[in-house]
Amino acid sequence: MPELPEVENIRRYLLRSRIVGRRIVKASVEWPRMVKSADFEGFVTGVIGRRIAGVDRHGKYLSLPLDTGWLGLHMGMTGSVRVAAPVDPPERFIRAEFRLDDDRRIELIDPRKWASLWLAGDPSEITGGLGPDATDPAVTRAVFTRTVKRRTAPIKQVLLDQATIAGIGNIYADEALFIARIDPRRRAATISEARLGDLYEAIHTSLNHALRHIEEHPMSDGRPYVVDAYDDRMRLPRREGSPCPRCSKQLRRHAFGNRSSYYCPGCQR
DNA sequence: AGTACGTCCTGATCGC
DNA sequence: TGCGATCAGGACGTAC
Repeated sequence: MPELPEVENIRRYLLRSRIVGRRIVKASVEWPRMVKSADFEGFVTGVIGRRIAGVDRHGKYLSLPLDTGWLGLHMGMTGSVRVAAPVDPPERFIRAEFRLDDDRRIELIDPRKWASLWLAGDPSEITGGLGPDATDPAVTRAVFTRTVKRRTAPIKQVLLDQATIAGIGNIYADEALFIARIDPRRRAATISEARLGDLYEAIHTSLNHALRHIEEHPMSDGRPYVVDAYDDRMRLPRREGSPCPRCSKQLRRHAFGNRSSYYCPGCQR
């Protein structure tokens, strides 16, 4: 579910909700496995009493600097966040909850229980393994091209590799490859610099389009709407056999391990 | 290092 | 309509 644009909108939602400056007075985690940092007890007791000092994002990860330490959040496949007022009834699938000193609650909602939580002494414990964020201005077209050119794996795999560039997931990888007319199975190193330049632009096009779309279509309570892959803002239908919106050939599905890629065999080369 | 696969979970959708 | 199979936007661990 949440890739870079979705997580960035969660970040903006948390800032709008004015959680910065609030203190966590109570914490509960229904599913202990979600806590990835050292010990579970240490997580729960460690976040209590901490004041939230900010909301940062790197790739698909949120890091909340606290007065001491950092609270890390990752949404997994189906995670989302809500800042609930005292009168708001609890949602279904709340897996963790942080009560604030103004009686609101930050709820981590995740049907599939794949979200992750950290309490870290240093942010590198949360995001240390990641490459630069896909929207980092330091990732210029030249840097992108040079980085990708070194890789022999299929380009789709390289885009999904968070240690190379962070924030691109399955949907936006497929979208960008479609826009740039590149076959997801193509080995990265065999793609010309010019076409990698097109891909760089396509990544920014699809991420920026999504960022704006999500911001302009909030849910009624102000949360970022969880856009689904079949939303009409997507250029590429995620269905095998659907006509390509550009050349009307039938789209194909290709499985890389356990992830599906959809692409057009006619205009993606 | 790269690649391939299984694993963690639950819900929605598909095909018969 | 019912029911089992398959699929789902993520990431990590293990084995080759």
